[in-house]
Amino acid sequence: MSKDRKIDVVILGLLSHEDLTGYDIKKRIDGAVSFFWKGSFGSIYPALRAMEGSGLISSRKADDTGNRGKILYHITDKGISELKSWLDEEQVSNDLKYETLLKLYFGGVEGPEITIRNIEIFESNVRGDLDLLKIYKENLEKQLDNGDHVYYLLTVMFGIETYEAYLKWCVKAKKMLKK
Amino acid sequence: MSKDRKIDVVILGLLSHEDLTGYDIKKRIDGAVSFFWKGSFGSIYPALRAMEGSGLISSRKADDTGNRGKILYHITDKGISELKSWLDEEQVSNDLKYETLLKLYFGGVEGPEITIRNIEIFESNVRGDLDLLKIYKENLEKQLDNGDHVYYLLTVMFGIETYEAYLKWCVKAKKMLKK
DNA sequence: TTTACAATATATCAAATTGATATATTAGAC
DNA sequence: GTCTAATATATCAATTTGATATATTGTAAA
Repeated sequence: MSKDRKIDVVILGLLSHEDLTGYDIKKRIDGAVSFFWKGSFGSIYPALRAMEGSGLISSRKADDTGNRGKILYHITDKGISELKSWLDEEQVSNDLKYETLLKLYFGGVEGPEITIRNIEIFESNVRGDLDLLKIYKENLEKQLDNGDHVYYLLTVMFGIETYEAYLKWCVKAKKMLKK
Repeated sequence: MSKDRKIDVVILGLLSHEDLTGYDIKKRIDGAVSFFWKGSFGSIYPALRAMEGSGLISSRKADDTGNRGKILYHITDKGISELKSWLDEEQVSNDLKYETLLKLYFGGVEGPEITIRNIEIFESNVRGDLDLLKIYKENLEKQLDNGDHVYYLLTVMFGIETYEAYLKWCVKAKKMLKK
């Protein structure tokens, strides 16, 4: 049982590239990763302590620091195998909660005007995110010599493909509701 | 402070169409709704009690029942206004967690073979879901006289559009990883 | 007819997660 | 030299999940 804590593999994955503090991990998750995963301090810090306890990661005080209690985490061999065995598992759960679609599904309670407005809010958010994704894509394509960047690029391409599908749907949906 | 409990609006939305038991609500969520929202008994039953306490819904014992403790819930006027004010709110949070993309992002730890296999697992799941969505779509199009069905249809069309984008991406992604 | 199984129905719990808040340090701007 | 934003760790109540427990009801087969 127990391997319910998904944040563990996010942390292990990030630490497999470089040593990081809890704060660094949060920043990484809030960056490009945020398009397909999220995580809060309230889950990160307890997970770091637990994983150090079970030997998946180790910690040291950052030496560039004065009085600050900055703690750098490092993945252990045990952590690497844990990460690999998660990658090898066939079972995945993609957990999607679209509040936008929930509002759409119950749109009949208010009627088409409010629903159209809600679609337009979604559309405008998607446009903004899509611009961001395209910038990420350009930057990644410039430095494909780094072996990991193909994988990063593929997640960005996934985002672009789906966000463009969202926009196509927005046009159709508004059209349907207007007649 | 409160109103963090998103399950409330799901329940209110479902009850705005018909009276339901907690078990019925779970079944509805596990049906067509599951493509964009999820909910467990552990959140539904406590929410029902809380919302009855705050007057958003009322309950009665089902009269078709013998000894069984079947409880039917009904939305109140207060519940309807609560639902409408949520629909009116501009703020939405679409919370997407794709374990598939997480595995992809960290794919460099294992290499292209495992990653391609993981994409293929995703692809096959998506194909299955897409078939289901297309059946939903056909059924809904046959009975568009029901005013709510346009909204249901739009969520299904959203699913179809995005799932087809997923499949397009799968092809591209596998091609990129194979060379 | 009865027996057995699947579906119906409510309820609860530990563990995970969120989102907010608290506290303190440090780097850089002005 | 002072002030502010960013860095950094930590904790908490509330929410949610996923699992499990318990009991009833409908129905298919024996």
